[in-house]
Amino acid sequence: MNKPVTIKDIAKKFKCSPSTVSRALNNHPSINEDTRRNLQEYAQKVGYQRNQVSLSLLNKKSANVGVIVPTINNYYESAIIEGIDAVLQNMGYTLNICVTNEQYLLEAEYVEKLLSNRVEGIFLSVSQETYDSGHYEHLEQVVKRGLPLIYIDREYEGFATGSVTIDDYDGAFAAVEHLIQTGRKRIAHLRGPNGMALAEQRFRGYIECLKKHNLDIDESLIITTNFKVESAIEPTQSLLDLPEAPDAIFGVNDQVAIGAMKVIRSRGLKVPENIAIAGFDDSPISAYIYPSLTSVARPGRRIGMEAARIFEASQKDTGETTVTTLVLPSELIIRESSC
Amino acid sequence: MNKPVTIKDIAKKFKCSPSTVSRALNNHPSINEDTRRNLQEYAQKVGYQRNQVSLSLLNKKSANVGVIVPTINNYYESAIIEGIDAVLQNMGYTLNICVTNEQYLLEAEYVEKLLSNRVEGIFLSVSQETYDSGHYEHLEQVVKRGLPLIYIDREYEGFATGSVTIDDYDGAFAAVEHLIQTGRKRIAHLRGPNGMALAEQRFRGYIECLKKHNLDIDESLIITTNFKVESAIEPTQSLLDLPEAPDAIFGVNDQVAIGAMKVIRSRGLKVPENIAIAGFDDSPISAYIYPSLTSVARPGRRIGMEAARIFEASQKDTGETTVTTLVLPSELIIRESSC
DNA sequence: AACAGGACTGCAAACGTTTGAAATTTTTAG
DNA sequence: CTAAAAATTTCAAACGTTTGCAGTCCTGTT
Repeated sequence: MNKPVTIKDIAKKFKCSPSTVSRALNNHPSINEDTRRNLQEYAQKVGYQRNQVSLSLLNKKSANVGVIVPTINNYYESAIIEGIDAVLQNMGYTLNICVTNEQYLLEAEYVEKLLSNRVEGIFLSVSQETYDSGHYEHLEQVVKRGLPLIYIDREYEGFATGSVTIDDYDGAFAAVEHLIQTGRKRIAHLRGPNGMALAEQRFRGYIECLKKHNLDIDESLIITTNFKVESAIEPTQSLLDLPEAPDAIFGVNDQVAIGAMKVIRSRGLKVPENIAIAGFDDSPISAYIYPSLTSVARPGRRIGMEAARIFEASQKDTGETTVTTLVLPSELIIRESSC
Repeated sequence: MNKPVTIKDIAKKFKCSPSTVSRALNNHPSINEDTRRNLQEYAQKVGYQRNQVSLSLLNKKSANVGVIVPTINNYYESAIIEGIDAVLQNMGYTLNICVTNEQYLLEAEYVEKLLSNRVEGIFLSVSQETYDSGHYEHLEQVVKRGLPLIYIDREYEGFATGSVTIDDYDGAFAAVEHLIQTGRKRIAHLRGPNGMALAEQRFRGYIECLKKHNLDIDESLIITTNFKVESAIEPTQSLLDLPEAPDAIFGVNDQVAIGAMKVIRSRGLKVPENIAIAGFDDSPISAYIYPSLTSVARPGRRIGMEAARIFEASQKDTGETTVTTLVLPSELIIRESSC
């Protein structure tokens, strides 16, 4: 209920002008020592708090940045956010978080809202539906405003000030190559949804690695899942029912790999003796399940930090618009499930 | 670089006053049909975007709420945030996320910043250091401003408009009772840091349950950890080295329980045959590790949603300041590690 | 005594929008 | 054709802060 104290209130109390109060509180040199002390003490006493909103209006700077992600309740995404925060927090920026749930409409709405809030930059992980829809006008707007638009993890080739991703292709390639090097010959892939960039790249990594090692590509060993544990159950069962079952499974992520592992073990088969497993994400789970899961690690926190640094840089060099594209290496973490 | 188009710009172009433009864009009834259509079309064409900052200044409403949490990169916390977002997003609010890393100083700073940003409410999970320091002036400020302050998960008895927590005592009690009912008699507790509310309550639940069932409280079976997997390693080893080892271990959270499980298995002992294990959090891990982990589930998403609803309610009834305190039930999920 | 200079303070405009009241234009009725 | 009514538009203030410029007052110098 208490209206916040304003500079004007203080000025009235002291029978001086708002300018004087403002300068006093900002330690402007041309203010009398006594005046300044008195005003500062009084402001302190009544709990004066500078109104950032009016300042934002005046300076056309809000000290806010937008972060738009498909989901937040997930180790990898939240690590990215934490990384962004770690860098930007001591530069005084506040993070405006928007969760799209993979919906294009929400993504577009959020961009509007953030622009309307006059954020100074937008970090975006493109939602699946946006890829599907092919609509990118909302992103074009951001760039037209001259605002930094930085893709985190899920990028789009256009409108960017920068992007920080990892090489999904490489990561998948490494995982599959590892399975081959440990002697597996019939390697199945529980892949992600069609059309999704990340899923396609991992799929490509899988395919190319098989080709490189002159292994047959058997369509019956490639089944689509939706990243969730349950979506791996049925596919894995059909894999095991094949006349010639696979001797290894590469899951598009850890959840799927874990789902596969569950089915395998429930059939009395052993991991990795009968079938080796590898996943993707190195989620905290993977080190602790039994057998522990070989997985490709994605440096979420670092992605966030690097993205924030690109933003930081974009604030400095006014003028040039350089596009910084960073592809961070993924790292294959070898554990029990593939040895 | 492109300066955003303002209402004034449009007014100049159309040789009319800003008022007219404003009303046209807001579909004010007293605007001529043609004028309105023309203005709206033009605004659309040049990509006019209402400046929310100036509106905030005018209305003293920012459509922002602050969310202050100790950490975000964690299943439970991010579920809470997701819950808040789910409710507030279609009311048009933007979440300003602040991560304190359990530091009192950051927490206080963030409160200042959010107040300065004129958020309309603050959701807070109190940081550990703040409990330790005993400083709550920053929270007092929030309430003095007449802003809703809603505790999520970690509360403090004071200054609140509301709080949504779970009953840690109850959850711990239920877990320990379950262990007792399955025949265990020497139940160890890997507890959390001293002084931390959540840790203390779980500890109390453990103690009281033992008392209720007339079991001895053996100080040597109670060891402090810091929630991390590694912090459970050494304590578990010393538990196993006791002349009379425990037949069950209740971990303050899943991480600790998993750490304990690792040590036990590495010694060739079996879970749950030799030693039963129970954790707390029902993190996504717990269902998938082997053996799967008995754990107390905390409804993170629901906490967030309920908190958001309390905020929503506080916006409606102007006047009365009722304090809504909600304690959500935790739920014991029984899995293999304790059967 | 006059004046330069320094020390301090106030004025007014600006940021972009909304809104009650006043002013203008158009329409209607007599 | 005029006056009143209706329709439409403009004025001006407000939100809280900063800042270049102008103003005031005092001190010291010649």
